[in-house]
Amino acid sequence: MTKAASTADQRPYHHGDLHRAIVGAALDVLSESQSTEFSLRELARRAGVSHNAPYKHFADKRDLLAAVSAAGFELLAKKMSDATQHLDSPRERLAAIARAYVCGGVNNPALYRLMFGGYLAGQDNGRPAIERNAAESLKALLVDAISDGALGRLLPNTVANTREINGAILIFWSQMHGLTLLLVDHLVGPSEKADELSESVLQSMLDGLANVIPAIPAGVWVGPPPAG
Amino acid sequence: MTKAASTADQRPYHHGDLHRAIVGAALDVLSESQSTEFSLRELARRAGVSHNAPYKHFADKRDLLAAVSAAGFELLAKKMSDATQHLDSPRERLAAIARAYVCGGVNNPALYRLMFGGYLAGQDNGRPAIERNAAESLKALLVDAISDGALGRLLPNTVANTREINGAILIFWSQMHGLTLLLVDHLVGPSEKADELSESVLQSMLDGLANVIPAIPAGVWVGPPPAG
DNA sequence: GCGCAGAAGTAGACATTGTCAACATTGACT
DNA sequence: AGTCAATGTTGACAATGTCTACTTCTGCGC
Repeated sequence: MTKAASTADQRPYHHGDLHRAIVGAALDVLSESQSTEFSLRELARRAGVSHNAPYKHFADKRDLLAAVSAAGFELLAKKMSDATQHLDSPRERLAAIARAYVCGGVNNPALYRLMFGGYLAGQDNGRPAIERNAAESLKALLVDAISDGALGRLLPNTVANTREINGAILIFWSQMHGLTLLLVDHLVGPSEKADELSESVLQSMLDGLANVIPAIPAGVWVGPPPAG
Repeated sequence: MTKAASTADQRPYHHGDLHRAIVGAALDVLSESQSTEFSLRELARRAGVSHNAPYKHFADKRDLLAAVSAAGFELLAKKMSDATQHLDSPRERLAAIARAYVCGGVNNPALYRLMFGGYLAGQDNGRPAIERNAAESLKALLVDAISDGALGRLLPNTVANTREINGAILIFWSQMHGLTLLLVDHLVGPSEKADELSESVLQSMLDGLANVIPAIPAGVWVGPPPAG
């Protein structure tokens, strides 16, 4: 059957955009099964290609997972930026970020775990650049909101303020991250109240931070690790 | 070779305590490889036993992983209770708990991820009882410290105070949990400063909580999910 | 137009893994 | 001694990640 299978609907030899298709399939499977333990072959099947085709686009399963994780980061970053776009109040923006972060995790735990669960957290190669970028843009949103006064007073994004801003971000981020994962793991719940919870936790955090921004130790970085 | 292999040093047919041996081997492999993707067969090899022997003690790989996770929880609970044992000041106890929690995670990320990364977070069966118990005893330590005045004022563990106490615990726990995982995933660092960081974050959290304890929404549970 | 290099996809093979079923060995209780 | 259940062993099977060799197409220079 070299060229005449049946009709014109037969799949062409070349897929067109297998890379995207595979990542998409992976996102689907991840959402459905909520497990990182799907097989490359399954994705290939879903994309309607042979079990080895993905290897033309990804070196490893690890590589594929990294791409999926990156896609997840981009999704999250977009969701957060969309949520803050039309909000003026820095406080509102911060709340929106928190909601997006927490709900994003609760709605797709497996993806979230893949993203943050450091499938390749080993320091041998570090996270792929896309992940770092998404994390950076996440951080940038926070910096904006905070410097604009989300903590109750303006905190311009200057060198003199870096430690303070980083301290605030550290508090905020780890608080939301922790809340998300506790919800995801059912150690706090019910997860339907995710946004209520994030709001109330944020509230108390802001009230607290308004009084005392932690002095984080020198040499601490917040966000993707510095180069090197 | 029914009974005379060489000398008396030959391994007896029955291992004696394979269950423990397998879990121990798993903990070892987990610490060494920092990956949850080891094989049952590898554990059997390490224990010097045939590849199927573990199935007499664990139904699945899942089951084995659950046992390992439970062991991790017990380890953590013990570490925390040891750390707080000889401390009078509730503030000190809280700090010790925070340190133990964060450092425990940083020192063995893979185990921590297994424990909290919900290998079996699906609501089909829930976490095994041992895990729930460990989480409970963790929570109990927090309740003690808080009711003893870790937040700057006594907060007796009465029904009237439950919501407030739960709110404080939620803040504390998610904060520490998030900090730990950000450290583990290298989104904050360096991890050598884990205890400094936990101390400074705790400090600001306490200062904040002293002012405002969040009003968590009604119906929210903190800790292992209520029965049902 | 055309032919060719290389990208994209396929087919087959291999070691490893989780798991099942059938069999062997052993200690404990009667 | 004799039986039984617990514990271990061996062998088999399908699925998976990944390697190598082969095929089919696409784009590019001529």
